[in-house]
This record gives sequence, C-alpha cells and structure tokens, in this order.
Amino acid sequence: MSYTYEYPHPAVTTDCVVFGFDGTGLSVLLIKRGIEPFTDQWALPGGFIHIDETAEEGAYRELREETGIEDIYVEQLQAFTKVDRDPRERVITIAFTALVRQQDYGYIKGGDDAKEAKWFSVNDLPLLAFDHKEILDTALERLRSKIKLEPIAFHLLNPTFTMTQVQSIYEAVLGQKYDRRNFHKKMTVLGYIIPTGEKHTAYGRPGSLYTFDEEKYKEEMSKRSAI
Amino acid sequence: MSYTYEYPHPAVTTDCVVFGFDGTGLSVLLIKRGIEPFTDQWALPGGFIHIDETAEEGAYRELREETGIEDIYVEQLQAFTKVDRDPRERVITIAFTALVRQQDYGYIKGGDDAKEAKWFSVNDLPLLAFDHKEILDTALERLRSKIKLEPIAFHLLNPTFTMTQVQSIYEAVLGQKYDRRNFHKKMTVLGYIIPTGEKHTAYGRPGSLYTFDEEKYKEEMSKRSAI
DNA sequence: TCAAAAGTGTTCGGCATACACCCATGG
DNA sequence: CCATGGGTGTATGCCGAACACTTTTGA
Repeated sequence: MSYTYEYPHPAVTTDCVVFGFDGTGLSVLLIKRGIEPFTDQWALPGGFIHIDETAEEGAYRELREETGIEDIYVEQLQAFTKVDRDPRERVITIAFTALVRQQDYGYIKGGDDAKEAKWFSVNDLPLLAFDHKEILDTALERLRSKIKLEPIAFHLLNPTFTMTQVQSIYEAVLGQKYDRRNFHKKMTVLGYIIPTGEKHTAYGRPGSLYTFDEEKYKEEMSKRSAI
Repeated sequence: MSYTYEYPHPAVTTDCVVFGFDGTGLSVLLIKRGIEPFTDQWALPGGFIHIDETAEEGAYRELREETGIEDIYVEQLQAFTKVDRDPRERVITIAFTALVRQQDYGYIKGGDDAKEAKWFSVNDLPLLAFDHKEILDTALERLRSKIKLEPIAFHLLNPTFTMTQVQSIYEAVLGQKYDRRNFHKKMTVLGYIIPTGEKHTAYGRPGSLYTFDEEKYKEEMSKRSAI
C-alpha cells in the first residue's frame, strides 16, 4: 500500500509534554524509544497522526498506547517545524501539554513503540531525542505563564487537596517561595476553592481539605469580565 | 513529478492573521481567493508550505507573494487540524499572527493566488473560507491576552507615536475605554516609552511623540523577574 | 513533651481608579 | 476667540507583601 501526491508532503506527528507533581517537584513523563531513530534514548511520548483523526485525537491515542494514560487535561502548545528535526524525512510535530495526577500513574507500563516510561524531575532531565528539549522548554514556559492566569494547578492534584499542596505546585512551577498566610488568603478570596470539611493527616497538625469548584470558577470569571 | 509515501501524509499549509490599526479600529487583512476551492471568497492569506522551509518561512513567503508585505512581526498561533477543514484533501494548517503598520500598506496589491487584498474591520467581517473564522477568533483572543502582558501594540504603530494613538490601540483591541490621564501615567511609569522631544500636530494642541525602547524594555523585564 | 505542620490578623506601600482645570494650536 | 485635543496632580480604595504566635496531631 502506498500513497502518492503531486507535491511533497511532510509527515505530521504529535508529541506530548506530560507534567505531573510528585508532592515536592514538577515532573515530566518520558518514554525510552523502542524504535529507530534515537533507539534507547528518552523522548516525549508521541507519534504519527492518522489521516482520519485530529491532532488532539492523535495525541490522546499515542499517550494511551505508549503510557496507558487516559482522561486527562490536554491542550495544544504549538507546531515545531524545523526542516531537519527528524533524520528520516521531513516531519512536522504538533506539540501538546498534558497535566495528570502523577499519583494515579506511579507505575507507567510503557508499550507500543516505548520500551519503558518514567517520570523525571524537570530539574534533572536526561538527554532527549529530536528537538524534544526545545519543546519541553517551550511547554514549561507556557505552563509558567498560564498558571498565573488560570486555575490549571488542580489538574495535577487529587479532587480534594490541602492548601499546602496547592502552594507546593505554584512554588515548583514558578520556582519561588510564597508566604503561607498570604497564599492561603489569596486562594480563598478567589471564591472557587471550597472547603470539604474533611481533614488530611500526614505529619503534624492535620490540614483542611479543599476542592476546586468549576461552576463557581466560571461564575467568578463572568462577574469579573462583566466589570 | 510525484511523491510517494508508505503511509498517508496530510498536506500542511500556513495561514496568517494580519492585524493592522487604522487610527480608530483594529483591522484584519484578507485576500479574495483566486483559485478553487472557495474561489472569490475572502480568506486569510496563506498556502502550502514547501518541503525545505519552516512554517515561519512559509508564512513570510506566502504573505509576500499574496500581499507584498515584508519585514513585520509574525508569531505562531497554533495548528488547526480538523479532518474535514479542506474539501480537497486532508490539510493541516499552522496559523500565525502578524502585526503591521497599516499605514505602510494602505493599498495592498494582491497577487499570486489572491485576486485582491483588503483591510476589514474586525467588527465587520465578510464570510470567510474554510475554518478561517475560527482561526481569526482564536488569534483575536490571543492578541487580547497578549497585549496585556507584552508591549506588542508598538508593532502596529509608526516608530514614533503619540500616547493617544497607543491608547486607541488598547481600546480597540480590548474593547473598553481608559482614562487618558491614568493611561498616560501607566505607560510612562513602565520606563521603556521614551519621549523624542518632537511634536505631532493633527487637530488641536500638538501631542508629544514617543518611541518604544527595546533595550530599556528588556532591562525593566530582567529587573522585575530578578525580584 | 517535642517535632512537624496548620491556622490566623494587622500593618504598610504601591498601583489602579476617579476626577477637573489649564494650555497650545489651527481655523 | 473658539473648537479640538493635550498635559498634568491629588485623593481614595484595594490588593499584595511582610511578618509571629498559637494549635493540633503523632511519635
């Protein structure tokens, strides 16, 4: 079976920067490549898109095939189009950012073109295949600016969480420390972080558990843009 | 001449949302299509990327070919990948946002696959070909959030400009009015908008001309992130 | 009883907002 | 001299930053 065109067509892939949070730092999910090129090197999960699926669908599918991850937050980053970024042929990749609850995927199976899948701290990354380092850096930059504007941190957390956990994510992503009292105040004043009444015990005094209320968030947003 | 692949490859195009400012409102540059499909309909300038150029290079080339525009600010928006977005074959487009000094291009020549090129107010757009309305809306949304964070308004203005002109751009893009005194204060306090000492006369009292200082902007930014 | 983490309130400065009067120019 | 638009300062309110002591739990 072969496909012929009048003009040359680039191949199109998707690559996914999957961020997780392990309780202290920000992590990225990488796969060890099982096929040429860059066999045995670490890379972002991804692959060629099918002719009858959108890039989003392709990104979801590749994630499922290579890592077993499903039902997560995925958002398009941008396309990367350098002419020589793949040694096989002209390949354009559409990169995505995904946020997952890393706890749910403590052990990742690997599969398909991936020999192995593993979480890495963003501060201690191996050498990456292709231009995946550049993609990852772009994703990180976007994550940093986005977390200041939108409540995306909650995609990295359990449905209920403590304020300290939220604060840890902001600190890990933005690389700075915040005052516990001011952070708590700022979050509660937003109006869409709701105490559940439950407590969470780890060490020391138990912390209150909160939940993110999507509805209240939309309400608050429409109030503000109405002004 | 034909090109054969083992797997089906989508075609890849670029499309460019070119914003201009005519002194009162925000405009978009559209071309009237000279070829099938959607002949004679208005569309974003763009076309198929060559196998040996990046998407950015392709976007620049198509803009030059279809509208004669050169040397402007261009930035990638995102890819649009719906399966049926082009009736000919599977086509993925990588969309770009461009900002130009509309004055420099009061008359646009058209050319190549474009019968005609024309500025339209973003508030009074014709029916657009393909999914170009969706692309345009996405670009507008991105422009609105970006203008709040970065000094991109100056790409729409002459190298020297009055404060009132800057204010008009912010008002046109964000769709709200600002107090002249407060706006002036906010801009000057930024530190990278420098008075040239020249005056600009239109009606009434002449206004001071300012210029945007790239170096100072970078300085100010590094100061702030250092804190 | 000790270590670890959580809960909480006040003060201060800076930035955004609201607002009005006078000035320079062209016709 | 009049119409048009430009330049500017002050008062107020809100938000973010700094900062310390007390409480709850498990070991």
